Amino acid sequence: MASPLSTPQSRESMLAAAVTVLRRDGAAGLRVRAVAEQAGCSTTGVYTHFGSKNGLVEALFIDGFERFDAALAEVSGAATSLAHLRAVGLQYRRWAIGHPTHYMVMFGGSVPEFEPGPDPLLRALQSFGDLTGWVSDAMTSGELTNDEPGEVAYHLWATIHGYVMLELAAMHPSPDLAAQDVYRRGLDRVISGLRAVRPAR
Amino acid sequence: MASPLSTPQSRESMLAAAVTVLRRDGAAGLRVRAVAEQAGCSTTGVYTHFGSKNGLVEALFIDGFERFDAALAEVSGAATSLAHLRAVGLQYRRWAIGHPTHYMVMFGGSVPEFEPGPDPLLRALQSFGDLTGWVSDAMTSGELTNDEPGEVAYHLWATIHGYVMLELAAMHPSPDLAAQDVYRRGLDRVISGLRAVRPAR
DNA sequence: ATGCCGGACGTAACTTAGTTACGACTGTAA
DNA sequence: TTACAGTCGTAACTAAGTTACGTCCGGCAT
Repeated sequence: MASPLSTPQSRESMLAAAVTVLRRDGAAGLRVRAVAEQAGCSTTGVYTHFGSKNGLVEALFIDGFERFDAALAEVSGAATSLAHLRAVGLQYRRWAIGHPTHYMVMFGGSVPEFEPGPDPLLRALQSFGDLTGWVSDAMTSGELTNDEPGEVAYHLWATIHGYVMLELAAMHPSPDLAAQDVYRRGLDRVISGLRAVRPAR
Repeated sequence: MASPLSTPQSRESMLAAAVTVLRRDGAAGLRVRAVAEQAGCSTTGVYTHFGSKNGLVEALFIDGFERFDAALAEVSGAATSLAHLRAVGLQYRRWAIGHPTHYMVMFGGSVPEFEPGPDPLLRALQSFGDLTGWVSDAMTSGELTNDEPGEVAYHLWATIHGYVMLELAAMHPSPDLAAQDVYRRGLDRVISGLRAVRPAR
């Protein structure tokens, strides 16, 4: 042919195309053909770089955690460790609600047949490690009750994640307008619960 | 033909077949053809009763909440309202972990393109209403801090749901064996946080 | 310089799975 | 008895993940 078949597609540009499609059409619209078209190549191009749709989703999974970490790392300027933790909690929801399709790929099993392999899962838990550090700081400063930081961080994560997932599943008893306020108060509840001295059971 | 084409399939028996397939093959294996084969009819049988795969999943969604409610309603014999609430929390996880595929259909968006309509969502929130009642009881008895019961119930639900979803997503930093213990302590944490008097912010 | 080789890519086809057009059968009611 | 409504099967249509196969390109040894 006269013209080159196409410009060589880097893995990154193809991943960017996948992100575009995911944002535009959601997890259900994330088709190999759509990604290929967005990237300006044919379907086999996707397969040479990612092996399968699963590989593509795995790349989106990891990419999501990197963007997510970056968003949480943007939080700064809080006066205390606890205030920082609270600000991170607010930023968490902001990112998740702002990127619902990406969040659901990361946490929700929204792509059929997709299950992250061990490496992507480790990447996910790495984000959790940052949270543990911030919890640890708040314990050191005496703002949170001394306890096993990993388990307390997991408790915080689970609570926040639960709020976000219920909201993304549209399971909200009150009007949507109030979701942010309900979340804010929930964040206060879980944090203050960790400040109080827990009864000996 | 000599024999009748097939025995008439009731909607219920077909739903039961769908539950069997969902349990056996997971959400990804929930194919109209598989359900039809399990029910002993052809694919069109599914369509006459459910209209579409979406209708079938919607039926599974509602069916899940009914089973789920029944499981929670089995909890009894607790000495106090708070003990009952805690027992319900344990039963919640037991059911979810015991029926992960069904739970994910109800909450996780595990079936592509499926979004519950208004009616199924109302059915889901009905389960939430029971929880609100139990929380209310524990406030009346003075075991939980007086507060808006709906919002406190939502907080409990979100926390529990978050733990369960993280576990179902295999996002657990510690070995699986400990998941139940971590959950138990998490339940203690959230409940005791609701017992303590929260600082005025 | 020339020919070989591996990676990247496109075309076209294969396969699976949701869906539907069409016709046949059953039981009920007028 | 006949018309009708509901149920069901056969076979086909369509969308989407995947792959067989051939081509092109750039680097490298001879």
